[in-house]
Amino acid sequence: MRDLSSTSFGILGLLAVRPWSAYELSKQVKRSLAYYWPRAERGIYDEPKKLVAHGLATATTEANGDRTRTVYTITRRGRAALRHWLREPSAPPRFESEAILRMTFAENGTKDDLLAAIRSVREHADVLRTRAEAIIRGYAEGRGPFPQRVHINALTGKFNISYVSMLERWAEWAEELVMTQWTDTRSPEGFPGAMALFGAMLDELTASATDPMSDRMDVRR
Amino acid sequence: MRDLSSTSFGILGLLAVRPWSAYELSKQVKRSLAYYWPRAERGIYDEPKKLVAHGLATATTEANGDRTRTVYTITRRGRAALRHWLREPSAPPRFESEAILRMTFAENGTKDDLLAAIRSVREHADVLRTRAEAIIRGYAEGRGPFPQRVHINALTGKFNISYVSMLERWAEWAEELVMTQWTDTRSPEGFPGAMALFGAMLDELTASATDPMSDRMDVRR
DNA sequence: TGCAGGATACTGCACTCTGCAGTATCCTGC
DNA sequence: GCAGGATACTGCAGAGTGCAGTATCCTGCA
Repeated sequence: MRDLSSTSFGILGLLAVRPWSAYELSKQVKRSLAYYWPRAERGIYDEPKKLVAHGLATATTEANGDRTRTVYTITRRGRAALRHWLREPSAPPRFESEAILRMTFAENGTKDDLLAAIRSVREHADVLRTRAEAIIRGYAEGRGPFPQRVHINALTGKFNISYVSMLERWAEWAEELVMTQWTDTRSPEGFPGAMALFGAMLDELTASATDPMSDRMDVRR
Repeated sequence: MRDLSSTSFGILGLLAVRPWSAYELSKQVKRSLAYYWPRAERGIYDEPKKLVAHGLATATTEANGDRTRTVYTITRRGRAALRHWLREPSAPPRFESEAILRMTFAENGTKDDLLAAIRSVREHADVLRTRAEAIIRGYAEGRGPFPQRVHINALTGKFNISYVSMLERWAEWAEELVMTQWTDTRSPEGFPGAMALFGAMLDELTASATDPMSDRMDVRR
């Protein structure tokens, strides 16, 4: 049982919603879980097999002409294992961005290199926003798949928007700042406003820590 | 040269700032890069060796009693390779959170399981906030290490705050919502406000897309 | 009727990275 | 004199990725 990963339980969670084939699972992971649990298609194909080996799912092979497809269904033991997993503590969140890594070493490159890195963050966020918007629009108009899960999707949907908006806002801010105020990447003289910014950030940090209202997340912004 | 990863170039970027030992590098990665390029200590020890093998760094072994430490220094070829890497396109950002994955399958568990997952996100964000605050305070008060990099650190520092604040705000919002409005995890009847939330999210999305001012990132707030 | 192109349905392989355990020395304070 | 934390690493099993490769099925169009 110890060779089941969080990814395995993610797949098990999808199987708790309905039966899926591995191909469908890989698409569904990309469509919905990818915002906070991104996994390559390749890995998804191995997971249901592990679940079957542990008795948490069963596989049924359907003939479709010369081609077969294997559909996986959760078992009673699978539901129990999922319930148990939900009680366990979670590893901390993790974010990675090659573009921001490159930005960190911008002093070794040109202003254009830096702007390209910042823009790539925004472009990626825009793609995610478009996808999220389509799904949220569907639910808002009552056309969402899995209407029985709408209460949970409201929480994850809100997270997805928060995440994407954060990336967009930061990237817009950084792009404009670099475009209008930076003359040189090499030294702080190329951007004289830097120290003032640290002061403002500190104010921001202490303000949100002491004044709870400034930090509230409204439904509308 | 193709067996150098982005992590290798991240280490090379640090070596462009000053020489470090592998131990120091692993601490520095945790202290500063971890917000957007988290890597296990284990891996950091292998990277400078690869850089030396490619002629991008040199190693000097210092005796310190019975124990030796190896200090790595960037070479001219190393600086050229870093410059070249900065011009390359970046992989998209990536976020993962086991807690939010668990939240996605909350229908299979209790309200307490769900609240624990949401709280763990906030607790992690609080730890990150405290660390970021110390570093930002240092720079704001002119005590930061690497004052020659203050202009770049303003950009990364602002990102770190945005990221941490996003996690905190979302987690606070979700925690309060679940605590005060959810009665049951199993079905949408346990949270009647779900559909209204989707409507609000859609408004939010279209508002920020059409009204550029609502999306600006102020220095304060 | 034929054929292109996209969707479906996977597998093999090399490689990166992680987490854990293990080894050992140095230094500071009590 | 000794505990405990910091310094300084290495080995290994396993998770996950990215790419290439192999096929079949289905739809639209010429």
